[in-house]
Amino acid sequence: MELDRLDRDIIAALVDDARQTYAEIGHRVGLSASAVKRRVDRLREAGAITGFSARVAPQALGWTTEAYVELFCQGKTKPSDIALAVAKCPEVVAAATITGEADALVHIRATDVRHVERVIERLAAEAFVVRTKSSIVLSRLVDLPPGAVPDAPLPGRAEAGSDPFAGPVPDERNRTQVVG
Amino acid sequence: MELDRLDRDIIAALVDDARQTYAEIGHRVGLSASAVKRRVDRLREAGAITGFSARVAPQALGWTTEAYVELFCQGKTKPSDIALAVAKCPEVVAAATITGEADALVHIRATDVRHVERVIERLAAEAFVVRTKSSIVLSRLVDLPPGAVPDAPLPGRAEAGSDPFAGPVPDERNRTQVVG
DNA sequence: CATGAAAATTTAAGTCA
DNA sequence: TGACTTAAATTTTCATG
Repeated sequence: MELDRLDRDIIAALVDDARQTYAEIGHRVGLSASAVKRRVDRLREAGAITGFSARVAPQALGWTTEAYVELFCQGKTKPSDIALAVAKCPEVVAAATITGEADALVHIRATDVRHVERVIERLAAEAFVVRTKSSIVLSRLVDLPPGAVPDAPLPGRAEAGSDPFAGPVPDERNRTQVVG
Repeated sequence: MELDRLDRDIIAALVDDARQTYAEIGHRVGLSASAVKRRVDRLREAGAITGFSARVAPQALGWTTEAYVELFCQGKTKPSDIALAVAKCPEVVAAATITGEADALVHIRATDVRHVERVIERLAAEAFVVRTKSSIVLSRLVDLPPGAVPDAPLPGRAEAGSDPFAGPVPDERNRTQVVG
């Protein structure tokens, strides 16, 4: 599906505040309310917008602690196995298979560190999990709603102006390590 | 602030679908539309609900690649320094200081791996960053909106029934490693 | 004190040119 | 796409247990 600037602006407006009226969004992007509604309907049908959610302060609900758990799995473990396992855990808010030493990274929310420990135990109890390595979050610095991007990326655009070198500067190259 | 079951049910309903009408939510939780609105207003004022967002499929916007970047910083680096640095990067969707070897974990979204590399370079260019270690996401298994929890946790509740041992079973203990 | 039912106002949804 | 029309929702006010 092809998204023009208007679509992107509408999405940005809705990510910012999903309860704005169509008229307000229209004023912001330069369209009538009916046109905005049509585009939103189309964006939903196309799957670009998947729904609308309340943003919640996890602390207010008692989820004061979060952690990232790396899973090291047996050689023949399938991503779908991991998906099934983590989906059973209500404390898991995000999970992905990744490159590097670990096979998967799991983001969990819990009430306290004791609770974190129980969740790790539960994950480690899966047959395919060889070991786990966890980091507890000390302070959350950034937490954007998925899709909240300041400006939509146009792959061709790059950062030609601010980033004149196509490749990394050799001297700086060895300061970073991409595992995988 | 004190949240009762009704508040928690209302929040769950709004996380599930923020565009439900107050009447629908009321039917779901057993309250009138006016009562629901009052509670929602109160929850927003109290900061439990921080806003409403459209859920977006990042792929639809061209963000097809994501990665996790660990930052290893100089000894006296303050969390606020890291926060300022990552906030400058529009590709950063989440960041936190963590326990373990790395000082911070940064979650980024990009258009492709080439773009990921440029972002890592930009992060690594910060004076306080000694080195970075990155993992690229192969497949996203779980991605819940913040606050989407099946049932609100009551710290006392625990999992006494399904988890009879207060402490970890020694035999399983060494299968997990909590760093920090 | 929070609730439910009323009213008045605004918004959404659908139809037309 | 924008303007118009109808239906529905939000918002406010008020009375009740």
